Parts: sequence; C-alpha cells; structure tokens
Amino acid sequence: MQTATISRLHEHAGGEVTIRGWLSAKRSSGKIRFLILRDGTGQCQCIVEASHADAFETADRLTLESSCILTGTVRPDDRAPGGCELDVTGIEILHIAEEYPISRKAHGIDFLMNHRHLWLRSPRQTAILRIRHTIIRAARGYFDDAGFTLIDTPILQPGAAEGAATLFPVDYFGEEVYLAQTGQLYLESACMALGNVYCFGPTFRAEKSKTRRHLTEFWMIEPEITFADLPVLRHHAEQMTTRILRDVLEHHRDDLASMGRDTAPLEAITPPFPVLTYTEAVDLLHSEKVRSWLEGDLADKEKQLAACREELAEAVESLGTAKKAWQKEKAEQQIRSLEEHVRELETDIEHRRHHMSDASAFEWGRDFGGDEETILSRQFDKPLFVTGYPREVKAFYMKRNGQDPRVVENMDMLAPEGYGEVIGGSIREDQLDVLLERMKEENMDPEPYQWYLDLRRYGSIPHGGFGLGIERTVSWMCGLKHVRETIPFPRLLGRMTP
RNA sequence: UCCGGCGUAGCUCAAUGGUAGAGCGGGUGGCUGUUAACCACUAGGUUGUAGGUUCGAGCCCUACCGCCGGAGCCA
Repeated sequence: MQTATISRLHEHAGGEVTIRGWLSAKRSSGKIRFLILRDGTGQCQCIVEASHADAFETADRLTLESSCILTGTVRPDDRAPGGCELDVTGIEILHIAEEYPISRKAHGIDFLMNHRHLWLRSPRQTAILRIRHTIIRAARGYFDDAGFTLIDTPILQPGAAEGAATLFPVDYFGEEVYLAQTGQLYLESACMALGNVYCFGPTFRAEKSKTRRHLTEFWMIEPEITFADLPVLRHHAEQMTTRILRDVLEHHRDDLASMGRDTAPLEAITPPFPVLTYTEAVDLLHSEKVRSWLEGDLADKEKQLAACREELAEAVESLGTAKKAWQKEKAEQQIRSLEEHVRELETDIEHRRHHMSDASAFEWGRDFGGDEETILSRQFDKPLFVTGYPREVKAFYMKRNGQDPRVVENMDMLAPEGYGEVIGGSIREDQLDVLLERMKEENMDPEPYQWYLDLRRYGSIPHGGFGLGIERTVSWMCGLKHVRETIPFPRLLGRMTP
C-alpha cells in the first residue's frame, strides 16, 4: 500500500493508494457519497459507495474539515475536478471537526480576517501563498545566481534610517530601540566587506495608513551593489522583476486562472522597461497626452458605470421573477455586489475628476502621491522607472546628482495596472562632508550614525541598492485589490489577531 | 486624525415607528454521479453598548465601541 499526495495521484492510476488530509466538501446522493479531500497539494473527489458498508457509514460521520486517511483505487475520470478520482474502500478518521465556521458561501472581510488561521485553508488563499513563495524564491534566486551574498540584518535597531515618526519603539532592557524599517545601513556595511549582498526580512512601519497598499509589517528583499550607478541598479531591478514574472507564469498558470487573474498583461512585460526622470514625469503630468488620456479614461469609467447600472436593473428584474428562495437569494447577492461595484465606480470617477486638476496643477518639487503614480504608470503597459526625485522629499543617504544638485540619484519602479510603487532605491551618498551636510539639513544628530559614517571614512566607494516590497509584488502578480491577502497573517492598522 | 457607510440568528442579508424573517451553515429524513447538488422537516435572537424621544424603537436622537471604504500620512 502506497501513500500518495493528491498532486501526484495520477501517477498511481489503477493502483491502490492511501491519501491523507481534510474534508473540504461533501455531497451525497442516495447510496453514494462524494468526499472532496484536501491535503495541501491539491483536491481530490473521493467516491464512497454503499457496497463498502464500513466506509459508507464512516463517510456520513465526517464533518467539514475533519481529518482522515482514505484508502482506495485511483481512477482517471473526466467528471472529476482534478482529473482523477479515488474509489474509496476504507476510511480512517483522525479527528471529527467541530462545526466549521467558514462555509462555501460568501463571508465578510472582517469575519474572514478574524478567522485568518482557518481562511488560509481555502483554495484562493493557498494559491496566493504558493505564488508568494515563488516570488520570494525567484527574487532570491536571481541574486543568488548573480553572485550576491545573503546578509541577515538586525531587526532591533538603535535608530531611524527613514523618518523617526514611523518607527515602532521597543523596550530593550530600559532603553528605547526600534523595529527595523530597512536593513539598508547594515547592508551597506556588509557590502564593503563582501561585495554585492542582499537581505531578505520583515520590516516595520508605524504609519497610520489605512489603504489597500499598506501593512505595518511587511517583507522586503534589498540588494546593495558595489561600484554601482543608476543604470546598474535599474538593470538588476529589471532582471529580477523579469525573473519573478517568468517563474510565476511558468509555475502558477492554474493558480492564477483559479483566482481569475488575466495573465495577458503579465506576459506582455519584457525588458527594457521605460524610464522617466522626475522632471520628465512632471512634464508628462502637465501634458496634453495625459489630459486627453484622463478624459478618455473618465469617459470609459462613466460608460462602465452606465453598463453596471443597467446590469443592476436587470438583476432587480430577475429578482422579481425568481421563484425559488435560493434563486432570490442569489439575485439579491448579485444586486449587492453590483451596488458595491457602482459605488466603487462612482468614487473612482470622482477621483479621476480630481486627478485632472491635480495632474495639471502638480508643482515640481512635491513628492508623487498615489494619484500621480497611478496616472504615470497607466501611461505604460510595463513597469515604469522614475528617477531623480527632488532632494527635499527623499532620504538623507541618497546621492546628490552631480549635474543637477536639486535632485538625487534615486529610482522608483511603478508596477503597471495601477499597482504603484513596488521598488524604491538609490545610489548612496559616498562623500562624508556631503552626507554630514545633508543630515544637518534634516536636523539629524550624526552621533548615533558614526558607525555608518565610518563607511565614508575607510575606503568609500560608489554604491547603491533598492528594496522590493514582497506584498505589493504578490498583489500585482495575483491581481488583488488589497495587500491583506498577500501575507499569511497580515498586520494592519487596528488588526493584530490572529 | 478627517469624511462617508455599516453593525439584526454561526455566516450573508431582509424587515413604513406597530407580531423580528429568508437563504446558507447545523440537525433529522429521502434520493446510486454529485459539482455552491437537490427535496422535505427542524432547532437557532439581550437587533454592538449606554442613555433619550414615543402609547409603542431593529428603525428616530445623543454618546461611545467595532468594522469597511476613501483622504491624509507613507523607501
């Protein structure tokens, strides 16, 4: 007797095997029972006929999410979702589950988040988490293959690398320290020892942001590259992104399809990616091209809204003709989701009206907000690099541009389809006096940074790096509306459990 | 922090200021190929909390709590 995983069940066609897992669904019809077993590798429909009296009786005792061991014969069958079925001859119960709170019907987000530990078992969530794994492996694989050394940077840190207002304080034996918001400063040190390095770990931001793009705890992969200039940084960002796209598309066709992700926009992405300087981006925002695009986009949305309202009217009508209670319920559910869609489109349209005035009125020197990012990235069907932001809106360690001292040598990479910033990076300021001057401008006390400044005292070199936000990347690849589904246990403003 | 919306059965939601309901899920029974199966029966409620208005409040008013959406903030 062989034990098999569901994903490899087809290899045992005709043979007798044992599979172990959880009951994810059960249907019955007279003298036949259909058990859908889930084992983490896949789902399999298992048939129990009354002729196997023991198994048949046991099948009736299984509740949703009960764990069990099934023995039976593997039979390829087109009627089965996975292509294979198991004709069950024996059932061993491991545990009879209590009434499972998550049904196959609709649930609200609050309920699902409160049951995140169980919600993870649903097919959509497992698909997302598998893709997350592939993205992390691809990103790390890219740097591993390119000869980078993995460096683990500390999570407990004495001070701020970015704005101090967004740090989580921790009581460290009576001293206030902070959770890391980047590994960068430490990574720069390691870079001077080992050459090209990268870190991968959690980072923490105490921003009171309640948006679909923010978590208070999220994961970043950050390379730091010796003797680099901006084109080198962009090259690595581009190649890493391409590698991630390739691996996700190669290994997750089914997962992406199961969550309704249209892969065409992902497949269309090939290097090179477009590049704009900040100044060019501001000009683009002011341009006739963007103005007419915004108008066209607004018209599109209004058309969608009209269509959606029409659909809503039809749904209301079908509610009137529904006979069965469940048909009525279904129609009501459809109406609710359409109403939600209408509301979404209405706020979208309102935002776009603001966009039009905001874009033309955008002043050089301001940082781009979500709106500007969205407009810019929507002009391209590939990720967009924006480089050379004004010094004032960027961090102290970014290298000043030699030709134009108003801007720094930085880059953001904005994902297409409105997903916004997924990568931020820069060349680091490598001159001690310039760095000190910059810290003074920011009212920073150089004392706690002496160790960091040492890197500019003992063999300073040009170098730079960037950070890729894992959750935003997962959200983009999966086509999700919110990053809360991209991490197993999201930490959000006002949500800590489970 | 600000603006808006919501809070009713385990879940998703109904209910002109006038007897709290449906579907799903649970339970019981039926059906030999089901795909969110279906059919019948059944149990299940301090309407977020605390006040107020009213003959009467799930519904109106006030405060608070919670969640959602958006803004601000944000490598």
